[in-house]
Amino acid sequence: MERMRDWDDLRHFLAVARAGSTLGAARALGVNQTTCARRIAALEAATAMQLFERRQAGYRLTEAGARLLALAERVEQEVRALEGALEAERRMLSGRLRATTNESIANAVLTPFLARFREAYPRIRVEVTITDRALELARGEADVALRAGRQPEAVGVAVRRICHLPWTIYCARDYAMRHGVPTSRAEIGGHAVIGGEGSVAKIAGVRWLEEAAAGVEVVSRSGSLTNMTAAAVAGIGLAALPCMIGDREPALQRCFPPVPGIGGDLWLVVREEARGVPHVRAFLDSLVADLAAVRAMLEGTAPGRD
Amino acid sequence: MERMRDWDDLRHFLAVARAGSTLGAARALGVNQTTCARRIAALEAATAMQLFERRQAGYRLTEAGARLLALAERVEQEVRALEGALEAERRMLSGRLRATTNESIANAVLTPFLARFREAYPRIRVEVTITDRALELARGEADVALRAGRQPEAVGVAVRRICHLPWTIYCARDYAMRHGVPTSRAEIGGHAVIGGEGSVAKIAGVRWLEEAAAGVEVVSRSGSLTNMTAAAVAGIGLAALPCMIGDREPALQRCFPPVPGIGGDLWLVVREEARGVPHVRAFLDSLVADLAAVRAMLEGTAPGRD
DNA sequence: GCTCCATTCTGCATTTCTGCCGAATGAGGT
DNA sequence: ACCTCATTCGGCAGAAATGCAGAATGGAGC
Repeated sequence: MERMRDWDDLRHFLAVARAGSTLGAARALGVNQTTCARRIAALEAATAMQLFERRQAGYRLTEAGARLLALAERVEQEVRALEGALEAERRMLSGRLRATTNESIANAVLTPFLARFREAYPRIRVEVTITDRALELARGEADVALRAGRQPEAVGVAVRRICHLPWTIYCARDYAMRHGVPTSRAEIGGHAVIGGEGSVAKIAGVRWLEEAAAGVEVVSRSGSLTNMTAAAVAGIGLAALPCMIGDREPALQRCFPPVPGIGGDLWLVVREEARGVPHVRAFLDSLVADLAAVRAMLEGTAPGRD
Repeated sequence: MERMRDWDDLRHFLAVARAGSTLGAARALGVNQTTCARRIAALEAATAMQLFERRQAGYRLTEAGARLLALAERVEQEVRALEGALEAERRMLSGRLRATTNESIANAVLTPFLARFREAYPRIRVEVTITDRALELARGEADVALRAGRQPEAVGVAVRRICHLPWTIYCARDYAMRHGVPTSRAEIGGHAVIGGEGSVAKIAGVRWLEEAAAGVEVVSRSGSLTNMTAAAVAGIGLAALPCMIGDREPALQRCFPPVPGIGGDLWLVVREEARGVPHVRAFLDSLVADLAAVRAMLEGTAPGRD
């Protein structure tokens, strides 16, 4: 035989051999069944050997194929070793990186993540700026930002949607015991309501609550979601909050499922120039992997898209 | 980093690391330089690591890249081992195969090849039918044929051109000493000429010689090129022969370089149905590899296409 | 200082690969 | 006996990878 034309065929060979079918292998590899079948066919053609028997029930290794499997596994083992080394290499990356977000997201997402990230990449120094102002990444004020709400618009940056951020109405558990819980928008009328101030007052969820409570006294106003959360925890009244925040407070409970129409999205914004830099990539990759967990948690409890 | 997306990137990585440039690697791999550059870029993007420094003089490994090289070489080693096993596996192929060709090609090409082939694939039984008749492969009279001349036409077969077969005029060395050597078509007039008979008389080269020698006695006629060769060796006169045959006779010498216009081609014909069968493939692959040597020898001495 | 050469990169055309869809085929369960 | 399910295979359209040609760059040799 000539030299192996495409080492990637071995990856497919292993997957098919293990799954026992091109379909199963395709699922495992995240590709189409046809692709697996074709790569096996290509490998067999290149080597002029029959590696599998085609059956209705799937692909079964021939004797020769089975003998080859062991060898292919050794190749795989070395590839895994290389991947491991690559990972180790990567953990030695160093550099400085400036991230920014608002207080709520910092508390719920970024800060917990940073703890893990520092473990994995001790030589990457991350400086976090927590502010309500949206720093201008394009001007070099920061490299990475996490933003909530509508899709951020800016030039010179790459924007990526992470997940949906459902909102709903929360109240303290002891508030619920004392005053009961509204189970629909109509029942909000009789309750004390915590409102927003400044830019916070403009948030869809906060407006929704104030409008639902039309005529009722707003007992507290705050320009910070964190503050509003604290007010709710203190049992002052109902507050509209992102589930990402409200669910993290053991003292709070949802009044009803996430409200359609008041949710936002979580966006990851990266300065275009910083995007390709290895240690920034490492940060982003880790962050995105970490956010997958947040996403899973939220989507599990979220309604459909609103 | 995620899992390695494409193991074949490692092959390119190795090639570039060794060649020191994407261009050199591309040559080694038989692909385009751009492809190498792009696969390295893809690998670096996937791993978010800089593996090479781009310079005008070429690609140079970074420190991290150099550390990875050793690992990649281990992968390669395992792939080579697998290739070896595959080859060994292949040598255990068994089966029967019928080949056919004419006497000249059998002597010059097929028989010498068969000796080597039997060593490599002891369990494949090859039956050779040497005949001037063109057996009908499509009818199952044989699986593989080697043919000389014009492109064979037939249905149900795959035809592949191996190389050009130059012809020229030969005479025995001692004939040359006794009678001199014609150095052009015009000088043939005074020499004794060996002609063909039957289908051999129709071959372009044989006709060319007889026409060049118009009026001169044809001292011998034979229906077999082998016979004509023997006659030439015996010093009877000049003979038109394919260089493939004439050059193999130490007792013969070329009168002049290959004559444009009288050459043919060597064709490999395979019965369509037999093409995919492993042991036939093994035979064909070996034969083609072997013929590359024949080709190199002939093309080295051949004129341009005629 | 000049040319020549090997190299990299970019934009475009083409080939190749991949995914998707539907049909066919058996096996297994009801 | 029939349905359902998992599987393979073929054709087709879109996507991705590849090759090609040209421009730019910088070093080596004359």
